[in-house]
Amino acid sequence: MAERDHPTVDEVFQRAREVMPGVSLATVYNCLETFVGCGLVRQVNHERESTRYCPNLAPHAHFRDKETGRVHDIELPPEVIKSLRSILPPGFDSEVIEISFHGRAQAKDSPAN
Amino acid sequence: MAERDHPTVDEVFQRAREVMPGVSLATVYNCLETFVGCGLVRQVNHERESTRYCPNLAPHAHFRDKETGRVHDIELPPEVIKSLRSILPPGFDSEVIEISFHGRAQAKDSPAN
DNA sequence: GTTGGTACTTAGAATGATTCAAAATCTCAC
DNA sequence: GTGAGATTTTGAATCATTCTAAGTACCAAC
Repeated sequence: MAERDHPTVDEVFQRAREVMPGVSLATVYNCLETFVGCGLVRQVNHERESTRYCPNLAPHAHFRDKETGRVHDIELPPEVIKSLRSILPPGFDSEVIEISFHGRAQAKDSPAN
Repeated sequence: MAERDHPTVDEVFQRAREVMPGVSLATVYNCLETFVGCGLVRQVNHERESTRYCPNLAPHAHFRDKETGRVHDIELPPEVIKSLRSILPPGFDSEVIEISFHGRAQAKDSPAN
């Protein structure tokens, strides 16, 4: 939660092992699944690459850098969410909206990966 | 292209076999990849489910029905695209924007799956 | 009609992320 | 210290996708 990046299961596994050398990959999968269920982290999928996990719970979009593969959080103002909701025809009831940009970023130090 | 739905590779494979009984799955993968490269169809990914293919080339979002798993196209007005582009900080240059809703639809006959 | 080169297709193995199942281990109240 | 219940581990299984090598089709030149 302290790191504001978007690690894969494997990256979480590496980090977990530094602290708990005996932990297994299955446990990391299980825990992350539980955290997602609790709403403590969000899953980020891009194409069919490994799922990444995002500790930022504020409404935001994702920007994926073509070159580096890094994922950046993009703040999502309420009025943009509202305008998105408004394009849904009647009868469509959406709980989750996922927005992802794909391109290149001359990024400095914004929360990356 | 005539069907306005969102088949998986496997569904395309089934359909192709009806016309060309000897065609292989690899060829379907290869052709779909080529079509995507040409911009003739678009890929639609949802979580880690099988990739689906979308023949609708107009700018649109996708709505995925929680219950049925069906994918519906949602028209995307230019002003909404513009407002989305405007949330990108300077230095971020996006070529592709993907928007997907997830929820439930009391849908009638809109292009489904 | 045959040859040869190029491109396409096939079949099956390989990969890689994820899930599953069974055995092992831990925890904690009693 | 015991036993029940939950958690964790290990290794195998699954599934979509990619890769590879061999086979086949196409077509122009002879």
